[in-house]
Amino acid sequence: MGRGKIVIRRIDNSTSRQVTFSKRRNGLLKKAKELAILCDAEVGVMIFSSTGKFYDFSSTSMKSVVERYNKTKEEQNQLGSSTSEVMFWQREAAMLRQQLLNLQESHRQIMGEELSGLTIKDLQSLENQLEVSLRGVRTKKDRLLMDEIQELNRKGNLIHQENVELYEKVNLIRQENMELKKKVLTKDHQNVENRNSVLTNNLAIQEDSEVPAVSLQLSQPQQEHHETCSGAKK
Amino acid sequence: MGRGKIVIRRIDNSTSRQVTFSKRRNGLLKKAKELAILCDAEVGVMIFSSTGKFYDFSSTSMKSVVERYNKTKEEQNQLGSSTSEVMFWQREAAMLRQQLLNLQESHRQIMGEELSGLTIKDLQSLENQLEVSLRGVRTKKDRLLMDEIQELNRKGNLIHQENVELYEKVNLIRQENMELKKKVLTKDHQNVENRNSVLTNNLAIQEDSEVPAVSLQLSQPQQEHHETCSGAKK
DNA sequence: ACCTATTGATAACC
DNA sequence: TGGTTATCAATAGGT
Repeated sequence: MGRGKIVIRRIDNSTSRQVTFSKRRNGLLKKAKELAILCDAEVGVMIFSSTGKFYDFSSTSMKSVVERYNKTKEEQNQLGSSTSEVMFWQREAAMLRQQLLNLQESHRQIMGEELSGLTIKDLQSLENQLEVSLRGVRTKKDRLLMDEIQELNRKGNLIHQENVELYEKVNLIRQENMELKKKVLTKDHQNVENRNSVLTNNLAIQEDSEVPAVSLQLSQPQQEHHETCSGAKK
Repeated sequence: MGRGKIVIRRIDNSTSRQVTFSKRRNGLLKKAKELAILCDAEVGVMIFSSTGKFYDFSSTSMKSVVERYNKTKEEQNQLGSSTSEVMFWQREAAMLRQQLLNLQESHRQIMGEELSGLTIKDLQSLENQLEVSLRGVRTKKDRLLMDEIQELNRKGNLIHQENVELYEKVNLIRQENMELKKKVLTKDHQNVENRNSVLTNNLAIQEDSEVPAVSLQLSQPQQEHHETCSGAKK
């Protein structure tokens, strides 16, 4: 697969040998990866270049591959003569691996991925299961949403209550202020008749215009804070 | 590189996965061999199929490759871990158990069983996944049902055709019979003029009344037989 | 490292 | 599993 055909024989020219090595090495590793993914296989590739550099690929971990390789070689030699503890763990691992494979298969089916081997009856019960699950999930989700709405309402009411109280407090303070202002004016009038207090005037204007704004600003940040809480639960 | 492009993703259909495995495995081993020869490299390839079968290639010997690999790894970290075999299997079992637990949890969630720890967002994506799965399963089921209906129609038509032919045959035989009857009557008349043959008369009556019934009885049991077959496929 | 003509690998089908 | 063929992917040779 190139500009010309080549015979499979050691490439004499060292430069082109190195170039070919680099290209084909990548090709081999890519193919190994593809094989592992496409066919769900455990693959390990180890390559030492003629200059001694090392390259490898493994679908799981090279350690796991090598150990598995050693195990198959062992099995060929000593047919189940190893110590009982090793045997125990080997059996344990084999059992777990089998369980894992079983679960993975049914998981894939539930995810609607691998339905090729199923009959109509299988598909029907799968469909029923999915419907049950879907109902369960939707019920749970709806309940959570309702809870959240209720909680928001509760907090909203609390904040509203707080607002009302604050508004009353503001009214009280404003009245107090106005009385104080009157007294000050009276005093000013008495003591320094030709001067109006600029400071007192400004304060009074500020209070009048800010009272409604305060109640809005108090309720808004509270809601935002609550939403952040629910977001953080993720 | 085939009749169509494919994405590198686990092949769902187990048969084509196995076929692809077989072909690509050979391809990989061939390429490994070529790389070793062309570029004078030491190459080792180990492949475990998803069913656990083992395939390998090594330019020298796998033992040599693994030892060289171990040497390079030792050089990288003098931490000659994994002293005992038992340790390895214990770790293997622990890893598998963890994988199993993870999968079991997500499986339970998908089955709508254990939704307590989930947020609204989690539930939403679970719901979406279930909807996708459900659609997939239903599509597959519908396709199977349609196929079965088509097959039933095909067989029905065949049987109908057979019935028509049988009916024609019955007509032919009936005509033949009637002619024979006539001849017999003529002979009877010639030889024993004063006796009517009761037997021949009965036969003629039976044939006349049964011809339509035969065609009905033939078509009904055939269809039932087919349904029994398809039922056994499940 | 990048570019293509060409070969090689392989997906789909029997 | 093995064979065929249309296509796609890898790569040999060149810049």
